[in-house]
Amino acid sequence: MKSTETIFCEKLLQKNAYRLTPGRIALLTFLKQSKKPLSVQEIYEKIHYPMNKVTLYRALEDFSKSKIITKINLRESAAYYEFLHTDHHHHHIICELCGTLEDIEHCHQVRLQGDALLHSKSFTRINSHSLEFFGICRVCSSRV
Amino acid sequence: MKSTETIFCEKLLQKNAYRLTPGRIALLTFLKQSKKPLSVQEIYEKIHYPMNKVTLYRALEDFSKSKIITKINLRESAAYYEFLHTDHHHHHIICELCGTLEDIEHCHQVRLQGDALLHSKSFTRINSHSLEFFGICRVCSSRV
DNA sequence: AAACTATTGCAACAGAATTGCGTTAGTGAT
DNA sequence: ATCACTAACGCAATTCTGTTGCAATAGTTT
Repeated sequence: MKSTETIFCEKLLQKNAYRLTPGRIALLTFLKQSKKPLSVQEIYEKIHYPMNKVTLYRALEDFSKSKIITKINLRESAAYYEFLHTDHHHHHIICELCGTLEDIEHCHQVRLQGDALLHSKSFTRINSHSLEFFGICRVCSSRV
Repeated sequence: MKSTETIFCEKLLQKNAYRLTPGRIALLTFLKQSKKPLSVQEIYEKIHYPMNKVTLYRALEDFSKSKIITKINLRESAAYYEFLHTDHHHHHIICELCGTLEDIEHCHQVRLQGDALLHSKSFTRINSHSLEFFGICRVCSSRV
């Protein structure tokens, strides 16, 4: 029995001209349901449908290019991936001690990018931005 | 004959309890003079004083920890390093087509971080942030 | 000049990501 | 259904980025 999530992801794949393979359906559904960005290693270990790592890398790259998901840099050695909920642009705050990650909603995206473009000399367009905050979470700060 | 830049960098090294080795002096001077962030590979190829890559990595890590320089993520596989001019916090805008990079001055750092902290549920402190914009530069947009 | 130890270079290693290539399996047309 | 086309796959090998152990070298302080 297919979940609503899965059906949604299948449609999304089709809309982007991808084939409905078990792996890609499972991957996208998995990413969509995740509450936080995941590394390839984490996906590889936790996804129910077993996937080869090369396949995983290729699918993730494809999805990123189609802007179904996004790749983020968390000052870590590996990249993280996150499903792109269309109505839900946000940033991240990461604890420098324990790595806890929280979403920061409430991004003045238009203003932020507009401002930057205004101050730029040689750019005509801004398509996206990434903004990450680094600090100390409550748990860690009470452990000092 | 020593340049003013070099003397400045020597003092900076001493202030941070580093030894004045030819490599570290050359590295810091080189980074200070660069107009843009550099990858380890770029430094390795362009620096006049020849340095072993391991030595380079170790020095860069040391300097980052001392906050003499900073490490940035540009959605590339490799990290970039930039001299930290104390009075000059800024962001970057990168062209998605040709890779051209420009600094974006004028960061409302206090407001940006204050705002984020306000919207966070489980963080007590923000120490830093990174903000990069991605778009299309004038040259590339006229080439379409 | 001696002692202390930060810094260096070599070699080996580790982890992340990519590439080539032959095979498998969705998909759209017949 | 069946066929043809090619996206997607899995394996092996490779590249790229960065790290670690260790012995040798060279700043620095006394």
